[in-house]
Amino acid sequence: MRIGELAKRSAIKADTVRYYEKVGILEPPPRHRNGYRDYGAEHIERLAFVRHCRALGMTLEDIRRLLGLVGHPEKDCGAVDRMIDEHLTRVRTRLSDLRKLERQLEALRGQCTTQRSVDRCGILQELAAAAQDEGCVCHPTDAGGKGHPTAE
Amino acid sequence: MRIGELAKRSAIKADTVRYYEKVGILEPPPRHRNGYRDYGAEHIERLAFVRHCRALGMTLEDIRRLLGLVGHPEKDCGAVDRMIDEHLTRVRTRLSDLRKLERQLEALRGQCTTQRSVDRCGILQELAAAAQDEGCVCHPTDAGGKGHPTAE
DNA sequence: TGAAACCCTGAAGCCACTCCAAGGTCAATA
DNA sequence: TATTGACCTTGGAGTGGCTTCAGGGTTTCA
Repeated sequence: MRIGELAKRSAIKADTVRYYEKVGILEPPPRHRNGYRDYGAEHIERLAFVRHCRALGMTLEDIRRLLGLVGHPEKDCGAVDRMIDEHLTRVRTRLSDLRKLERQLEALRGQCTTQRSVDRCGILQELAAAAQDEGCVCHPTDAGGKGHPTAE
Repeated sequence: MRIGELAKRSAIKADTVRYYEKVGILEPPPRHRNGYRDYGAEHIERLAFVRHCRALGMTLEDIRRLLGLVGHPEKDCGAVDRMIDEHLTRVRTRLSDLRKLERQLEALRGQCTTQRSVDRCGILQELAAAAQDEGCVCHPTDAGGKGHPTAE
C-alpha cells in the first residue's frame, strides 16, 4: 500500500508518516521500483500504537522507549510502569495549574462586564496593576510554581 | 539600567528581554555609548504586564494586541473582553481534555500493578491492543475531539 | 595587568509537526 | 498521443516561545 492509503487507514497524515520515519519512530518500508514507499499491515499496527500513545499525551521520546521495550519481551516492565506514573504526574500537575489559571481568568473577566472605553476597562486596569503590585489576583507569589504556566 | 539589572528586577531573563524586543513586545530602549541597552522604569512596568499576561497563558500575539489597545485609551474594551473570554474557553477545553486523559492513564496504569516481564505487561498489552481495537479504553472514538491532545 | 562578570549580535536548537516548491510517476480521458 | 490531474518524491522552511551557543567587545574589581 502506498503512503496515501496508509495515511487514510491510520488516520495519520502522509507528511507525519514520513516525519516518523525520519525520526526513527517508524521503520523505513520497502520501495516500489518507482521509489514509492510500500507499506504493509505491520505499519498500520505500529502507527495505531503510536497514535494511541500520542493521544495519551506521550512524547515521541517516550514512544521510542516503549517501542524499544516491545522488541525485548523478556525484560521486566517496571520501566513502562514508571513512565506511565511519571506521565500521570505531569498530567496532574498541568491540571492543577490550569484550574488555578481558570479561576484567575474568571476573576479577571469579572472586572469588566459592561462595554467601556479602554482607559476605564477593569480588565486592563487589573492587568496593568501587575506593574505595581505583584500580589494581584492574577499574579500570585511565585512560591510553588516553577515557572510560567502556558495554556497550550 | 542595563539588561542584567532589568532581568533581575523583572524576573525575566536577559535573553528573553532581547527576544521580546526582537518580536516587537518591548520597545527598543536607548543605548549607552558602548552599545549597551539602557532601560528605565517604564520597561519594568511593561515587562511586568507581559509577564503577568504570560502567566495567564496568553500568547505573545494576544499580548501584542492588548498592548496596542493600551495605547488607544479612547477605544472601547469589547475586544479585551472577547480575548479573555476566548482564552477562558481554550483553558476550559484543555481542562476537560486533560481530565479525560487522566482517567485513561489511570485505567492504563491499573492494568499493571506487579512487576512482570514485558511480554505479559498489561500496560503494553493494552497499548498494543490499540492496533486491533480502536475503541479501547485509551483511544475513544474521534468524534468530539478535533485532534490529538498533548500533555504539554 | 589580568580575570571575572557583564554586554553585544546572529544563528542554531528544541518539539512535533505542517506546508511548500520543484520535480517525477501513473492512470484516465479527449 | 497529448494532456490533465492525482499521486508520489526530496529537502527545506515555518510555527511559538523561548534557550543556548559562538565569538567577540566592555567594564569592574583585585
